[in-house]
Amino acid sequence: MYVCSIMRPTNLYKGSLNTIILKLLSTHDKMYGYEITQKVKAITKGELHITEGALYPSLHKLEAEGLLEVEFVKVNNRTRKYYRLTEQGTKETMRKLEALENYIKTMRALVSPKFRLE
Amino acid sequence: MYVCSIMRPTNLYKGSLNTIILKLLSTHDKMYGYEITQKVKAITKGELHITEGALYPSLHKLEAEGLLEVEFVKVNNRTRKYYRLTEQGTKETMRKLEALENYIKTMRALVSPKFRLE
DNA sequence: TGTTATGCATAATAAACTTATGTATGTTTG
DNA sequence: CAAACATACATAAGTTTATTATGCATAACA
Repeated sequence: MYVCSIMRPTNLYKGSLNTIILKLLSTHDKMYGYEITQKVKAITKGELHITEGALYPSLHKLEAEGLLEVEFVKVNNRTRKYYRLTEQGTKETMRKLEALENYIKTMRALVSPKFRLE
Repeated sequence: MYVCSIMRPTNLYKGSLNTIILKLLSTHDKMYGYEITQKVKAITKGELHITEGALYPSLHKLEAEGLLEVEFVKVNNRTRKYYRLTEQGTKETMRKLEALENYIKTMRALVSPKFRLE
């Protein structure tokens, strides 16, 4: 997957890419694909490497679902495809972040018995 | 996936099933498949529902990889297939738990900027 | 005696990735 | 100044990991 850990690859935790994309766009107004890969690399100190083969299809899907909208901008003779959240995308972002928090709580309950669900 | 949340399904966070299985076996000596599904349901207050279609193939794979070993026990005229960690399985469990902690830290850094990686 | 619970298993399908490849331009460096 | 690296998009083939559906079999319960 798109985790490039120092540890040998784990194949763990698929499914969080959309959450990452949406969250980044909720705090950055608009971003283009390559920018997202670099941002994630920077924030995670190289821990996560978003592959293009995962990223671009995901962006296309999120756009097709109406969560993102597109704007083309020509910079230095190269075209950037900027994405920004739609209103629906903003709502979905909140849902996905709640789901992530919930997942983390659940996993904590499973792996560290001192964290118990109420 | 095997998450049965109150929220509408998210398709998020595949890949943690093996971690859950191994962790449970690291604190329970030996368990059989059905027992694992019930244990997870109890600990997570019904939040996670491990489907049999996911569980049994995973157990078989972990066994084939040498992480689990099998013992058949007849109880009330029904046969239970008990699994326990091998030595290699114990090591792998530690690795997977570290990877999970690491993943959670990384995701926190991405979604809650106040958590920053060093 | 039919429904629910216990207990295992596999096949078909789908989702979400990895890996590999392709196209094209700009920048840096030996 | 040519090769390597960075920027920027995209898709196709294959893998992993799940869901959904189905099957078999026994026990308990109402």
